[in-house]
Amino acid sequence: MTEKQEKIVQAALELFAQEGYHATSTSKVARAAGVSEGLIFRHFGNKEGLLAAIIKIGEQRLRDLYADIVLATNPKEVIRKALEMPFLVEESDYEFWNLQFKLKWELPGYDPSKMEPLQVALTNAFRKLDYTFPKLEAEFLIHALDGIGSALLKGGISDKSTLKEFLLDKYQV
Amino acid sequence: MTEKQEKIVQAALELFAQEGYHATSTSKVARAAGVSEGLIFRHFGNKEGLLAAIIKIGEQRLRDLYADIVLATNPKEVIRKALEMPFLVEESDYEFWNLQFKLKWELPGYDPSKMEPLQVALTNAFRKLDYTFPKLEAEFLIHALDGIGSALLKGGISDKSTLKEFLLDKYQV
Amino acid sequence: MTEKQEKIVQAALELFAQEGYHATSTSKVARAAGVSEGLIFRHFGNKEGLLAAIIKIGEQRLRDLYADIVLATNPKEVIRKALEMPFLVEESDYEFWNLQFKLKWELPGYDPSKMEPLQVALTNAFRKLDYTFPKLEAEFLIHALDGIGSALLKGGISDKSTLKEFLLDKYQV
Amino acid sequence: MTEKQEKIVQAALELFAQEGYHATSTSKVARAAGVSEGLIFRHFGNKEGLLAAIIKIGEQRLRDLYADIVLATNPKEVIRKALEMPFLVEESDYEFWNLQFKLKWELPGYDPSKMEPLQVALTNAFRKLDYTFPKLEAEFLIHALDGIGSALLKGGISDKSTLKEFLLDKYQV
DNA sequence: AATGAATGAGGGTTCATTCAT
DNA sequence: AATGAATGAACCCTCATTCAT
Repeated sequence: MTEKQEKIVQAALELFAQEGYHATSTSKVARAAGVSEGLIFRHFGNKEGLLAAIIKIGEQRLRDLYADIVLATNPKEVIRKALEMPFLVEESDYEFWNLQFKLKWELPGYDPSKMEPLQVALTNAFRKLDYTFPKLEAEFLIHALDGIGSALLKGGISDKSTLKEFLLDKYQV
Repeated sequence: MTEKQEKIVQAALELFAQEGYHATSTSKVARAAGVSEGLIFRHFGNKEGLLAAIIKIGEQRLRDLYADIVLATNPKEVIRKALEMPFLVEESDYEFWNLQFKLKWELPGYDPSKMEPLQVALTNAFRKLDYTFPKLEAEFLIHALDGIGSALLKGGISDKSTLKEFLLDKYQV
Repeated sequence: MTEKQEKIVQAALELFAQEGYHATSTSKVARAAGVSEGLIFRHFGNKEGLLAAIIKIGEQRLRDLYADIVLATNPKEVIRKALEMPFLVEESDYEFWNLQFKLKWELPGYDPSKMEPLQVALTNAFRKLDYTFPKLEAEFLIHALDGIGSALLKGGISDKSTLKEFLLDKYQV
Repeated sequence: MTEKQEKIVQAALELFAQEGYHATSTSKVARAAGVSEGLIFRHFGNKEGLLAAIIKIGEQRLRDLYADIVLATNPKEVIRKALEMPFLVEESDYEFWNLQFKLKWELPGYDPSKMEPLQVALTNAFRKLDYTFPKLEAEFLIHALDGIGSALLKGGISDKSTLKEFLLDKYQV
């Protein structure tokens, strides 16, 4: 990626996150990136291509977040890390993740089981800890984490650390 | 609301739900409603006014859903009803709720503590049942339900009834 | 056709004729027609639709020109009228016919045997006059008329009436 | 002309012939020629310069076609060769000539009496053969040949050799 | 000579909105 | 209340052209 390509992606990321994909015009992206509008199309083909590039980045970042969890050996550690995940995201990254959640609703056919590796890891962890329904426990937890992440980004959680501690305690990890 | 007004709202509801607010043009709404485009503006002022009307309906429907929960006296019943709520939504209504979730992300400054009555009711229920941190339990559960509702709408939950039974069992209600 | 629709078609006709279809922008058409650019698309769908409307007019005008020839009973009259046809076109209509010739080359798959009724009429006329190869005579004449029309429009014929008299004399009609 | 220059001209020739000058972008030409877009401008200045180069080639080719006719001594031979000319063009060259006809209509102020040498030769031939109006005969024949060539390129002539024989017979050459 | 990133103007088209009827 | 013609701004995108390398 050249320097200008990076700038375009960065600007698009911010604008798509703030206003949504459809509500953001390519001309606004170009202006924000300090670049001619045509360049967007030279590098990404069309607006959707730019979006695709951004989504790819998002998927990579998600995989990075998971990696640490999935690779843990101790079942309690797996669960603890999963619980901590939403709280580890720095506020400077909220915009980025906000976009990912936005896109999940704005795009048709998005989010096809990206969570699966996490699902598997959590199921195994719950099984090792002799939970009666490890698969369902994992499923529930993932949904809960999704809801928490969502609320975090929308500013619906005032006391983050208290909630986190409560969760770690609740799951005894 | 006159008959044509209803038709407009209904058409907008469907289209906004399917394609998103920004991606839906007023002309498409008019066509789907079998109405002239100008009429939309006569009745709702502008496109945002039409959206506002739809949001209002959504809020009313949400209150209706809550009412049954909030008014319950038995704490276990409160929790049970809360847990059942996402699963009670009929598939024919998915489109409607899909739109509500969509809007939460598409609009700036949306979702201002609509959940509060539910939060209060759940906190009280958990307190009556002697949970150590009733407020946090309520908060967690609400986020979890949000996540479950989200997954339900996106088709990410294959076996609804099993998950529901698991939850009722988990919370012993 | 409303008044503005007429204006659009008229302006497009002139511009397409002068500069060619591809070289004429819809904005130029709109400006020349004294109309907003959007109106073109409301009425004709897209630029090609506008072209189609113009082509339709051209085909009608061509049929009108033929009608007089085809309906003649006397074979000599048929041939005479065919020969006179290119010379009957008024100079104020040159622009219109210029466009028709232009389009024949600019558009793929244009001009599919529009000349057939004329071909039939001329063949019959030559047959009645005992020409040895009436069909080939007709074919040749049509091509010649096409070439003459083309030259007429491009300004390649200085003395129209002399050429016309020569032709009438040559075919003895 | 360097090898790359040739490639550009060749690619432009094909594309201009197939889709027209205005409808062909320089980027498409570059791609088809396997050359960077910038090189076109290095060599030909601008798009019009590329066109000019192509036109020049066309004019040379036309002169070549004429040469054989004009240099003939026997008047019958002149006429015969003129009549044969359109039929001598190989189908593999149709694309090239198609472009020439296209350009005649697409460009303003094109075709300034390129036919003159042929006109002179034919006039002389008809005069030698004691035609009453040799100049008009020549003019008519040239227009007819133009029409025939046009039809040939547009695929409007099914039986070429029959038409040719008919013409040779008609002019008794 | 040759590339390919970069540009700015303009392309066709869609949009939300207004207005006369 | 209801229509549909009409608008002008903005949309995404393509264009011919330039320039540093």
